Amino acid sequence: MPHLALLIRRLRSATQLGEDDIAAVRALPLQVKAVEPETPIALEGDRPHACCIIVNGFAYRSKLTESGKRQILSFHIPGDIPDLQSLVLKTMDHDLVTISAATLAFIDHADLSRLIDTHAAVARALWRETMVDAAMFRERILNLGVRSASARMAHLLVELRQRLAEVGLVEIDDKEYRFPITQSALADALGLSTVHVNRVLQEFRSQRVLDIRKNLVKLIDVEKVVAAGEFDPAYLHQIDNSRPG
Amino acid sequence: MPHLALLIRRLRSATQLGEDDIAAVRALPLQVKAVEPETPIALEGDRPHACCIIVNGFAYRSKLTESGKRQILSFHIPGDIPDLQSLVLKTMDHDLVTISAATLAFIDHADLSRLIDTHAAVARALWRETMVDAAMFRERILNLGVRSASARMAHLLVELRQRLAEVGLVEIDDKEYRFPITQSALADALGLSTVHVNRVLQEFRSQRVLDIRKNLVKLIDVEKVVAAGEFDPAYLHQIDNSRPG
DNA sequence: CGATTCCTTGATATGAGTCAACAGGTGTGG
DNA sequence: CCACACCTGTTGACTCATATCAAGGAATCG
Repeated sequence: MPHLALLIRRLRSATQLGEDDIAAVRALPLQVKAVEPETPIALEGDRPHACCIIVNGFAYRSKLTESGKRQILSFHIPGDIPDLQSLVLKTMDHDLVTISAATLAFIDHADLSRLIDTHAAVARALWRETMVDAAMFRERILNLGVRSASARMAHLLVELRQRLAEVGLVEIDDKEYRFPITQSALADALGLSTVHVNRVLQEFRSQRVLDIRKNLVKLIDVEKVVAAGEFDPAYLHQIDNSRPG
Repeated sequence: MPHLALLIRRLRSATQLGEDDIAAVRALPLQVKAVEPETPIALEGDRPHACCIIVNGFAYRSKLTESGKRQILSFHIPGDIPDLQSLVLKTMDHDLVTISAATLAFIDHADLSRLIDTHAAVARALWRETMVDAAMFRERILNLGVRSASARMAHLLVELRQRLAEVGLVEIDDKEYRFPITQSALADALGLSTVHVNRVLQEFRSQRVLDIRKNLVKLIDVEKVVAAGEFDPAYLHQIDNSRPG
């Protein structure tokens, strides 16, 4: 599979791109790299000279407090450009790290800049990506601010399934997907302790609502998970709403 | 003062804009409106046809859960375009509401679109705004996920001062600023109950760290507030770091 | 197969929520 | 100009969700 296939698929699903736009994206010089799990792609304070597309595998973005606690800000899946902002905000304000072994395609900032300057539709599509990124952060704020531990977990897991479905990595009705997450990482993402994550998970398991085992997330009763997480996919802006109206 | 002065000031401080770019921004047709406190500018589900620049006054963005709890996502000050994303993500995924009486300048999406298509540097500057918006959301996630109630409050109040300073609404060393916030709104922003906000505030007051009274935020001991909130302004990306390096 | 890492469990602690009542201001209408 | 309502802030008593601490068990890996 071509390295940019998933990204292009997502860009097209949301924005009108001409054939020349697609061709220009496909023509980008890529530096493809296979990396280990837990490889830092960019760390807070870095000034990267390239953006990274996840071809395969998963990554997360995180920030540390002075006191050393880690908050995971977001998870990233194939087709994402998790450090797109480094093109414009030169200094990283957070870390970007792989979860699993991953294949990454790096695009030099200079090349990406040139693409944007010559292809306004691509620029618009990437701007849109930034906006959806922000929309997901907003939902995360809602999650952390007002929802209970179990609702947060359910919400996160349904969101991931939904995003994987968007790029075709799961069927929309699939109840399970591979995601190599530890309970400790889940805790850092949800603002909980690992002990509590464990207990919430066990409760979900015993209620036959959902289960996570061996990197496999099973939404046993999707309805219940969606309800528990108060999940409404509107904020992901996956449908094409870029037309006026 | 011209309506776009603060916005232009901010855009210029971060990005290289030519005289023609500035002129084009200044030439935008504006619909200026004075509104009451607690006026909804756009609500979740709306499909606005214009973006709004805050000329005067304050606003907040918020989301509601099914169960009716409100989470305030961000506060906005003069010079901000809090619904810039509506230009690209047509359907609002959250609410935008004024706090105080405010003066708003609306720019029609069509006009803004045209400006972006003809002035790449402006497009880049606005993209950057979206990225800084996302960076502030990330810090908010950190706030809610890992910081204590008092740290959250301190952090929020220093951030606001810093942003007001950026557009020149307070001097950088000023210890106080006007901000018409209720304890209940503060609670919804910080993910706390109003009772607890009240108690944290009283503790800060008695320690002579900070005080909020009658719409006046006083950072009595700025050092202590900054320390309590673990505030490091880097994430606001206020300095010009748009040059390569 | 020993070492790590991840998961699980129980006991205990605590930060923050909830409930309820009251006080101080502010605005409004009679 | 008073009376009343309403909103914001304050306080106390009690509860609860989640954290912390500590230890053991299961799985994974070189």
